[in-house]
Amino acid sequence: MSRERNGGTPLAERTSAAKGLADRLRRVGQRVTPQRLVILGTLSPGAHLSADDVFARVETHLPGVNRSTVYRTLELFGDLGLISVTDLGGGARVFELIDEPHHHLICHRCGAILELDDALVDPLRVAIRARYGFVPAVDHLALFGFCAACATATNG
Amino acid sequence: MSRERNGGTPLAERTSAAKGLADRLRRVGQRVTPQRLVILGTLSPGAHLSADDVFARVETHLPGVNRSTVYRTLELFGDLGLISVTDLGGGARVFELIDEPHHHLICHRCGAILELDDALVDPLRVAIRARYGFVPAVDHLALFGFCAACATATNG
DNA sequence: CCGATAGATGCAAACTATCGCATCTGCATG
DNA sequence: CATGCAGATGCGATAGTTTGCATCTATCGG
Ligand SMILES: [Zn+2]
Ligand SMILES: [Zn+2]
Ligand SMILES: [Zn+2]
Ligand SMILES: [Zn+2]
Repeated sequence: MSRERNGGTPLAERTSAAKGLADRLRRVGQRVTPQRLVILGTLSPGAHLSADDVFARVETHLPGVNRSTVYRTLELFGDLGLISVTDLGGGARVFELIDEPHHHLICHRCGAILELDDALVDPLRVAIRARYGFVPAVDHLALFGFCAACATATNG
Repeated sequence: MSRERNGGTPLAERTSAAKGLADRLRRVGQRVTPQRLVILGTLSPGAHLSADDVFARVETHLPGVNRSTVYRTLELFGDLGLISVTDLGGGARVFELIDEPHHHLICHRCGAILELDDALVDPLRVAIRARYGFVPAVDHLALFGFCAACATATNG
């Protein structure tokens, strides 16, 4: 193992995704740790993972990692805008690497989940920015309500 | 107390708000219980109450009521569209009786909370309904992002 | 008004998430 | 490469939320 120390670059950092994260963390004054790199590695765009899902996957690569670290790191990544954090009503919040924004409509009555086109959401983003100077990070919205079927069933 | 049974109308139901709720519950096939009436009574438009706030208030009127009942009832009311359920990032979700919709913008970096005019949100509501037939219940949105000050600080 | 029953509540345990503090480590400095 | 320290992690405690099950009750039919 003494030959592994190739020029100071940490082991886990030698993939493009990890390299990108490492740079990004350093740029905002955050430290690069093995835990953070592995936790990021378990996330991907399009996958809704719970904190426990992430913990389970991370544990196989980094035995001994702690749940608190997973939670704290996921919160950090959320604050940095790297991942979305969403309550889809399934008991635990889900985390997802941000790529193209996408959103969900969830029926209060039957639980159906539809996908919502970001094109409908973008005007809101723009309007908020124009009116308040606030830059919203709406990459993965979950809106509750009633699907077409349940809406008519409820009223009639 | 034997003279209290006035025509089968339960004790707690003799206020206009409670009467309205009782009717509404029966209309959707839900039972009317003292717990539900008192829990609704603790909520009001404009007040952000946590589940624990609600529990504390309910307990003074109904000693012995259980936390689970409060949680289950709040979820029921949320599903029925009576109250909004929102994660403002403060640790516990907040519940509020629905009246006029209002929304919040929350800064990831400094924690500032601005109010968001529903006029900016309404077009989204309308567009979703038009496109999907889905009737969204967006009465109390919480959108995270960066406030004007923090947005410039982060980029520059 | 009584009895039957679907469904609500109480209770305890499990699950989800956060926090304080001691220890460890990434990173800067010389 | 050694040293120092701010900050990250591990750990246990605590807060917040959900669930399974036994019991109780609102509601309905008689
Ligand atoms: Zn999604
Ligand atoms: Zn539905
Ligand atoms: Zn509010
Ligand atoms: Zn801010």
